[in-house]
Amino acid sequence: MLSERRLEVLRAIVQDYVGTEEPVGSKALTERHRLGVSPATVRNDMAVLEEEGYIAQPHTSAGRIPTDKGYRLFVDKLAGVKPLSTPERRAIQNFLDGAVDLDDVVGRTVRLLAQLTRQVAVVQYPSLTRSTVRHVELLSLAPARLMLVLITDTGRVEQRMVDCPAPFGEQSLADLRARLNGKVVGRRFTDVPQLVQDLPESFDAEDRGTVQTVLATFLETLAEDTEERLMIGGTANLTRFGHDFPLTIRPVLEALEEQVVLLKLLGEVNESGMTVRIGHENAYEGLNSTSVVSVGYGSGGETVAKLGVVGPTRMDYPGTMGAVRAVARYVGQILAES
Amino acid sequence: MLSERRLEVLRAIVQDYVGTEEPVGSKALTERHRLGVSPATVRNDMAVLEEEGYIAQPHTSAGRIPTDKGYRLFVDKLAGVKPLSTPERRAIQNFLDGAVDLDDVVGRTVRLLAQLTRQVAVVQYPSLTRSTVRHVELLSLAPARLMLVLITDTGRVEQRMVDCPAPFGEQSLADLRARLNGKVVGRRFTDVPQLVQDLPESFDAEDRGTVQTVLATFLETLAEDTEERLMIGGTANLTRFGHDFPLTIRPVLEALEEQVVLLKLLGEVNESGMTVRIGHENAYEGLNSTSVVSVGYGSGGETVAKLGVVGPTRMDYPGTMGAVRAVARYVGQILAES
DNA sequence: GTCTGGCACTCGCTGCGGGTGAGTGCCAGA
DNA sequence: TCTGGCACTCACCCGCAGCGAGTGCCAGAC
Repeated sequence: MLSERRLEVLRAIVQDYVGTEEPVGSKALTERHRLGVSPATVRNDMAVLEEEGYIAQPHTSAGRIPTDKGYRLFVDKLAGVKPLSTPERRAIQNFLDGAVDLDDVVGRTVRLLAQLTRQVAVVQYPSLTRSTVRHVELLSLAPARLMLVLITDTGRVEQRMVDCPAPFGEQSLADLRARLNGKVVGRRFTDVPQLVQDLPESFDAEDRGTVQTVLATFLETLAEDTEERLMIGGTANLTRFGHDFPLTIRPVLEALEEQVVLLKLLGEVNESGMTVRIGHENAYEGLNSTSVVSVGYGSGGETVAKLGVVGPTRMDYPGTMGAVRAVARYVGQILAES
Repeated sequence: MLSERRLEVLRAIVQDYVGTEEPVGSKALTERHRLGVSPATVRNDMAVLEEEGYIAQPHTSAGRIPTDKGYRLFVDKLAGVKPLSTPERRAIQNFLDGAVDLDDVVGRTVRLLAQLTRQVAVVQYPSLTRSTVRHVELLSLAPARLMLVLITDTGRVEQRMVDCPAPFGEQSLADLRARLNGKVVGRRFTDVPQLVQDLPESFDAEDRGTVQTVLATFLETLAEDTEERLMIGGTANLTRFGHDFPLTIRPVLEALEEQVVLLKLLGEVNESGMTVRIGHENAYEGLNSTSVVSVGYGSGGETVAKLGVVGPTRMDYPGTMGAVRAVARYVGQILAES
């Protein structure tokens, strides 16, 4: 176990390095922080910290920089979450309150988060798995062609074409629409399959095939669309990354275009509380020199989706975590209201 | 007017510079191209080309690089559009044929274009102005709350909430739905306003307010949604930009996040044929060191939206133009089929 | 007139060498 | 256990010379 002062030294190193982007030496440390000891002592502490793997030197005679392990300790033990200032909070709320629909909420959130943290922001659309059905609409486009529109309580709308095995009358269509809605409106996606199970039986033989086709498409939409969508923003902030540019930034840009990677990234987030993945803790190789701060959001205690930011491991963790948490909270509120 | 050979020299310079990214000198030129003249002659030609502003030297004793004006001449007079190879065409078609809905078409297009050109791709969603109404659906969510769903012939679906001034019965709703659809289905957006003008008059006084509110929202949706959406991809290709990285790339990333800027960019595209904007020809300052190749696409001779790529001015114009044109053509086909 | 070969010149790039300074490790003493 | 001192390392910053690709100009050939 590291002594109190050594932890303090680590904290100072992290803070200075995050601020200056340059390896920090013992002398500079004692000058900028009131550690109450001499540079020589700090040097000894640094030697220990290096031995334990919390810091490293780029070259033999240079200052130290924190390792992933060092940041981990910093985040876990040394840093709190820095709450936002009141004006900042107010600004968030005002900005998000202006949103007109779900796309707009997500779009505003992503811009807000990117701006506050000066990093790349990733926001997941509210997941459908926890959602309930608000309405299902069926339209006849041609005698044997229907359009199915699903509307969820989170304001999302999904549509699918359905090619029917046989022509389907207006009357049957209205009938199916009414019965289907009667069964599923207000119910959770996960409960829907068993609720509609015996619906085809109550139709005439000639329509039964079509009803089954429609139901199949409907269930497929529910299932497929659990595949969540994302919005990202603030990629211009990647330019603040570091000196050795193209090499670091390229895999990050590639990762950001791979929705699958990002979803997996967010998917690993704890249900409760914030998750910080530092450097090599990220499963995806391209993100090995980045940290990801993410958190779930939702209304009324339930997590409906996640959001977060991606930035260099050398980031202001307390500030970033504060911004991420605050934004998640307000987005949850907005969703609850609408 | 420049002599034939001088044009040939310019073409050679552009081709070499695009290939090597390095200023090209007279000797290297004569070695790589069969110009039939000596380096000294080429030097004289280069002096003239420089005088006229088609090429420039970065330093006094270095090779020449094309200027924006030089690229312009190259594109206008010297370069054709390089058609894609048959396997490439087949690959495009196969890839796009797998799309299941509009989002998927646009998503695949953007990825395809980015991959083919190795540049940043921008694809605009099919515009609503040229679209026709396929169906309008009205749902009752609460006694005085409706949801309006608009479905277009391009497969787009838009929804809006409508808060009614007074409760609206199921019968009236069905009535409105039927009459509204009767009037607008198959019609162009631009024609809709006058078609529904006198609709409220045919309703009872008590419902008239609601009908007017619904129509207002409907027209608003048509108008607002002409505001087009975009999808971009291939941003990782920005890393191939050049040596002086962060400075060049940052404004480009910023521009790419500004939908407004991009829309304006594409908006300037000629109705017919391909547009190439080189360097400073781009109105937006951040894109001064990029070129934009864009073209409209659509089905049956009508342009419903635009797509293009953004890359360094030093790009392979014939190849890029070929890819952009080919992709636009196939997307048009896909849209026409569905 | 036009093209060519020759020649002197420019100037960015590379590599070498020394000086500087921040930073380190170690050690003896408080 | 902390501190001050000391020798050492090594990245970084010049300044300098040599190299070479490239240029402009000019006299002569076709």
